[in-house]
Amino acid sequence: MNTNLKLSSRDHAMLMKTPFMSNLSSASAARVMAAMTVSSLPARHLIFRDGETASSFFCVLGGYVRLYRLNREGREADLRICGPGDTFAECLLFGDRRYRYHAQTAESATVAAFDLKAVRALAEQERDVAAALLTMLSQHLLTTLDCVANDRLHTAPQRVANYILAHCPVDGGPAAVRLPFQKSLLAGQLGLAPEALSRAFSKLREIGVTVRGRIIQVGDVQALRDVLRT
Amino acid sequence: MNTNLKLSSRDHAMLMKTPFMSNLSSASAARVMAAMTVSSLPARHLIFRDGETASSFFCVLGGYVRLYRLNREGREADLRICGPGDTFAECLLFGDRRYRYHAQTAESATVAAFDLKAVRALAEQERDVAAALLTMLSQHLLTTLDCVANDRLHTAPQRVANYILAHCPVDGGPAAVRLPFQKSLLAGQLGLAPEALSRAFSKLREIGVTVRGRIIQVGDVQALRDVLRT
DNA sequence: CGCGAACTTGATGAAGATCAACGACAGTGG
DNA sequence: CCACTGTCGTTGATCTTCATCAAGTTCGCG
Repeated sequence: MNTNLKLSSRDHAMLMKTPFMSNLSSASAARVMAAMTVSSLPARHLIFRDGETASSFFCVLGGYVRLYRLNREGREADLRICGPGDTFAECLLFGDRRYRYHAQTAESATVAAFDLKAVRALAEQERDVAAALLTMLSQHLLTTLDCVANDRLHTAPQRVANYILAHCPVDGGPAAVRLPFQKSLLAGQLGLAPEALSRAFSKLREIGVTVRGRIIQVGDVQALRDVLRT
Repeated sequence: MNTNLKLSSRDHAMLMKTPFMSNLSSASAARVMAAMTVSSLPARHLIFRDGETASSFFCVLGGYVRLYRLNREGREADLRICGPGDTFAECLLFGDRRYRYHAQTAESATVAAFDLKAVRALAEQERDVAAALLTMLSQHLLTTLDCVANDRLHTAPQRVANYILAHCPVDGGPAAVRLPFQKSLLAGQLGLAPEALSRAFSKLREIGVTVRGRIIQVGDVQALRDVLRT
């Protein structure tokens, strides 16, 4: 682990684009950053464990972080994949004192850690900090509800179609999406085993979706949308 | 629908026990209540629809409300069952302007509706309102994450065991739990079809769980806990 | 007592997890 | 430049779990 007090300009730019930081006044932003450290972590690095006492919440500046929980048998289930700009464990600012899942870098990643106590104190003082947190938590809650709904009402090909559509720039006709990470990560994010994701892609081939490596080519976006109606 | 400007003392007491209201100063509480109306709704009453423009968020004072989303084919999936004290659609205070799911009373229910704009304005002024909302959203987010984890890691009997344990006063030995609502509602909350819930209960009978009506008798709570290890 | 809704039980099918084998590919070291 | 190796992804076979459909049965209530 490599902790820098001095941010790279790239990391600094990413930090400022974060939903959390971008809505703060410059004064508040400075105070938040004083309670923050940035780390460069190798791939597969465990950031914290389920049940550990929490001291920080986090924001991803680069790379991807996997949040997951374990079965008693040791089977893992992903709860969320966090990419650049995403915040995690922020629900611990108010309420619980323990992490509720494991967090591990998927690939090498850059992560900002914010001291919980300091930011909590700041949120109680500064309206804009509280407002930024409220917006973030609301957004996060909606995303998580979408996840539950997706799990409960969609089949594997539908979940994949959903994902592609959400990451597709175009409304109709042909399009292409580049996966930002390995397929096994995507499988976890969608609540599927890697094999199931693979089979879902094969099924979508019938309606003009071709996959080579991380590139997904879609012949007709409207056809994908129709998959959700089946 | 029956809207009262005057609260029954029973409803008033419940309102004050709400996680949202109970953390407010009396001044803030009064201002929040000025932006609130309370309704008594019959069973199966649709409170709002998925996609409707949102004007209020809600707090259940009595009875149960079901939040669910529809498939394109019309199949329903429950996202959450809200009981007395639970708040819903509060994530719309910041961010989206549209409801993201349907809300329907399960049985006859009493529900408080808070004007979104008014409470948003209040949250920007009053620290204690913002703090109460932050606590509520954090808690709600954790619960929803638990739901995802439960869906992804546990089988039907394990989900039921989990539910019983969470509602069981005792740590070991025999215990009893009374379901606060119909089994079909519990099935939805656990992401199961009613038949699957029924079968899960039969399977738990092997380890000393007996069900009669809404009463669940547990022979040995520790045995239930062991189900989660299987 | 009788009616309807809720619940249970059985039979069947679909979806996806798991296990195993194989192919593609990148990086490594000769 | 080429085998060697390990990771990732695909494909096939099988098994588990659960949804669905179809009867029954029980329960609550007028």
